[in-house]
Amino acid sequence: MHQSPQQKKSSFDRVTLYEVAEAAGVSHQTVSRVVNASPLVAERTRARVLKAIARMNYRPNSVARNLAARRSALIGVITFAVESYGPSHLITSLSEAARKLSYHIVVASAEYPVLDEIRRCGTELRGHGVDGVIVILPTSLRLRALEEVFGDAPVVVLGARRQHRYTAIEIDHELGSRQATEYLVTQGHREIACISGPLDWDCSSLRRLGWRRALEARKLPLGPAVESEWSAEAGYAATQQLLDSRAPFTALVAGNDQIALGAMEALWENGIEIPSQVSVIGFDNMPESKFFRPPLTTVNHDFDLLSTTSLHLVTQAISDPQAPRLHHKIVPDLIIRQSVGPMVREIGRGRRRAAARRLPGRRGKAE
Amino acid sequence: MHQSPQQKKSSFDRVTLYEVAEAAGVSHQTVSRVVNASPLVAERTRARVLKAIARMNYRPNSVARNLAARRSALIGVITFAVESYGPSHLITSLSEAARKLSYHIVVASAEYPVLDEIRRCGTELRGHGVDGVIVILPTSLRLRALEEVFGDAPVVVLGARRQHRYTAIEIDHELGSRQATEYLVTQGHREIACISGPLDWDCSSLRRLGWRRALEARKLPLGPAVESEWSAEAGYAATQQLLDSRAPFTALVAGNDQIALGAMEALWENGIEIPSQVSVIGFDNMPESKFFRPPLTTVNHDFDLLSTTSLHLVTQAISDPQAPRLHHKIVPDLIIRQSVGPMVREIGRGRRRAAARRLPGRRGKAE
DNA sequence: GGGGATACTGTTACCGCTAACAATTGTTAG
DNA sequence: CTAACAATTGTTAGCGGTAACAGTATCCCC
Repeated sequence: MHQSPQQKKSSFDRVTLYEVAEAAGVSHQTVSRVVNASPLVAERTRARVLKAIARMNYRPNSVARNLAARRSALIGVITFAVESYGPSHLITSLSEAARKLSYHIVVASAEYPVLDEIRRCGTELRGHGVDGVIVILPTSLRLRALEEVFGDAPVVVLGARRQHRYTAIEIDHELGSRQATEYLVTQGHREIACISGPLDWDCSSLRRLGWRRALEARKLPLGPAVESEWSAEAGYAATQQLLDSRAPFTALVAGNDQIALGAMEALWENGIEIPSQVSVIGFDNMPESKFFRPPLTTVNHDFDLLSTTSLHLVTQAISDPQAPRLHHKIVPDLIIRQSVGPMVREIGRGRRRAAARRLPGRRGKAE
Repeated sequence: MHQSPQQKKSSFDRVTLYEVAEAAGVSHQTVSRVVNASPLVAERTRARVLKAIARMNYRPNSVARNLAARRSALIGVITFAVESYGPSHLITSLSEAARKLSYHIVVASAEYPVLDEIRRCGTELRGHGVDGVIVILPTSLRLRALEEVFGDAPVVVLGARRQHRYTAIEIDHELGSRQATEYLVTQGHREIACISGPLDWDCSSLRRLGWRRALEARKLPLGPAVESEWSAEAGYAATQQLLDSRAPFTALVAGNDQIALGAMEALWENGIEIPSQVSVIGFDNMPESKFFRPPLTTVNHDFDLLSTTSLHLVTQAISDPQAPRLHHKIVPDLIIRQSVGPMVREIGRGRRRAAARRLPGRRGKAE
């Protein structure tokens, strides 16, 4: 047995239903019933067919099946900036969740969420006959593009800011950011800077909003704020820019963990200690951030919950297109580690200690 | 214009070739020709058909097309441990490369490269009618499973240790590791530890081999070696274990950057400074490692080259199944950063300085 | 003006499967 | 014994395309 794999047929010149049917001495439909576990087959027949299937190493051709049954067992995922931790982790998580529901994932991705790209992704996925689509949508601006491409198809939008025609799941970024900022405030910080991710991403602008609201609620002045790309590299540059601006701050809310990592490096290089001089908080809780120096305090998102939920919702929308389109919200939580410390000195930054006082860096009133 | 998207047909109840044909007053085949850019259509007819296509928002159903044409424009990717940086980055990179060749990627993944899982992945992909498969194979042990599942299909194996029936691309992990180790030696290190990834992964065992060979070539004793999972978490634990064993070392080759990150944290926590007391080298050059403290010296792999090459090879194998199956090797390079320093003290570790001398930690002879 | 390219366009048969319905056999009740 | 009904199994017609082949004009040339 298992003598020469060479003479075994390539799995790509497939055995068909008909050949199996002939071998088993039944009609092709009976084979189809066996394959699809229909109860309408006599036990003896089923056994005979199964034996033939095994012997001939038959595998159903899902392309043909999809065509006939008008389903593909494929779920499309549209995503952007796959390089950053959030999206890429989400994809693997979705892929895993899909497997459990015996679906597969086809990814269409683009660098930036611009209209044309969304259209392209949608068309591509449509072309593959996906049964439903999950859109990881970083911005609410492109909903029209979605509707144009997907119409009434089963679509779940992940990260959409507010309710609209598709089922949506949203992480409450603003809340997460507010919690993070408030935590800094309870640690005594009064000058809290913010390095956002790209502000045309909803999560970024919401996180910045949370930061602002938290400070306003405490009647604290807004610290300096800059925008950055999602990478550590960009976070480093943004922090440098922040330092160069000489605006004072003793704490920093970064757009994600990667930006936070870059920020910390920039701080260290400028002789600023973390957390004794500046505290840092990130977003995403990537597995590595626990091992940063110091371990990063960060806002955790339950990606697995997010992906299982969204998959459940698409499959549900697929099987019942009439189901109401709900809006779900996922609440993040703060993981406290050592990158945040109490504010001990009034102005926490080493080499700029003197300069800071003189700068017109404050806004609002600290009552 | 663009009044109510509601009344627009869902893109999922598709317009067919026949409806377009009728609308344009031609046969379905003519429409097919237009869609496939056949030169055998008169300019006027083509224009008329194109107008109908645009008006009706027709999109070809690729499932039907795939069935008829026996191709799917889908390439399957089998991969393992998607959580670690290498595989996950490779997937996004492949996905991008595929897009440029107007292919799409379907991923089938499993936690560990065991026989059953490989079989399952293969069957799943076959089921989706992929035209070819890229297997990111961390171990050579399962080639039989591949042959059983894929037969003579167009398969490219990425990371296979040596030539076999399929086209293979290999990163020369051993060379990379040797270079890394030799670099440590040139920096004066004599006691070089190794934290491998899981040793049933080829890349791990090859990296350990490279480390060993480099030391043997210099007639240096092998430092302590332990095995670890791919995560920072595991790297941390492994390093702790290494320290507990009290075997002396002044440098450390880690299985990947994440392990290195965990290792560095463990070292710091034990009061060991990097690089002045222990130097650390990682593998993969993930974008973050430049911002570790200290920035990590690491072995870089050109993932983009890897993915474009492998995609080229599959598509080539698809179009010409008779093409010879070659074996390609990709050479990594060492990125030098600050986590490695010259060995300054004979025994470089703080709290164990005295103990180390007395320990029977050496093997081999230092001639 | 007829024969034969040339340039299009249409017809017919699949691809491998599912869905709907028809046919067959066995069982039961009247 | 036979109608009525289950329980199985078979038949036929697509799904939406492509491929191969078969027309039908049109044009050119002798």
